[in-house]
Amino acid sequence: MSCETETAVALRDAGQKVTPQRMLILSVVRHANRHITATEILEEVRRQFPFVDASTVYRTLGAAADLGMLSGTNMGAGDNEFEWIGADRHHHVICKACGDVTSLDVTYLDALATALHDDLGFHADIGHFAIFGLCRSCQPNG
Amino acid sequence: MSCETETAVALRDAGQKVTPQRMLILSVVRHANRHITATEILEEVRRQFPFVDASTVYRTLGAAADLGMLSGTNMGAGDNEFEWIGADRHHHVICKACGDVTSLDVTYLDALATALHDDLGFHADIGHFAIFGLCRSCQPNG
DNA sequence: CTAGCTGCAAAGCGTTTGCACGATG
DNA sequence: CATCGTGCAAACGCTTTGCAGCTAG
Repeated sequence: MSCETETAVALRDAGQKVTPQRMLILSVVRHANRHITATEILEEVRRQFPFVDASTVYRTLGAAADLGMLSGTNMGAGDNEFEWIGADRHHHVICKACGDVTSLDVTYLDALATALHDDLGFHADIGHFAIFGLCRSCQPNG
Repeated sequence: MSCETETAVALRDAGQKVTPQRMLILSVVRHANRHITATEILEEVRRQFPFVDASTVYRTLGAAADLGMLSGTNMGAGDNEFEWIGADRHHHVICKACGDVTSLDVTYLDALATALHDDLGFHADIGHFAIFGLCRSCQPNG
């Protein structure tokens, strides 16, 4: 089953209609393989179909997030960021000085999630996390 | 030395002027003892001095953040959130279903910070963190 | 007195909403 | 054929900026 078919089926199963716009929007997020802002999605979508409206993108992203097909975060910038759910979950370590982004394996946060669950009964939604700080090269002393 | 004097001195030291507006704005953040949004700050400030402008609040918050007097985050809502630096650092656990916010001791993330430092040489800026998920009461099965 | 902070007003940006048309199922 | 998604346009909320006047140092 191709990516596109999977997406279509997921929409159908959720009782939503499959439209070219939605397929395109979701395809962009899916194949970005990284966090991508709503604005970036809009630009990419318009590169292929210039008539697609921003409201359609936002509505589709919202709907897909509700369905759990993708997740939205806010990494500190103005825009909301979205990412396809599936495959390898990971986190991001972002240097505030040079802007370098490093991927971080989920295992780093597994212990935290477990502790939260055991202590508070809280089910942490650790789909992806953004951790800010200073990378090795940007630290004052080394 | 009172809170206000400390704040005034910090401003002076940074070569900035001490104005009633700034003192009030910073006082609001300081005594909130929690994350507080720019909009909340504006409302609180205006409760005392209705003529204070939003731009003054934003400019002051930006300047104070640059000075390291307070820190800004984005917890996922639209507004930026600010918090006085000092006192007890903590994190927030936020239920996506009921919106309940629980404070979390820093120790929960100490291990993570240590691992990041040892493995990547990355100095994580874990001033305060927002973790989203489902609280005990809002989970499907219990 | 001079630098820079303030209020005002307007613009900017991302996002949301109302509406009538058009496509999907 | 009925529903729901779409484009359009306008509105919205938060934030930023230009400007003239005022205030702190």
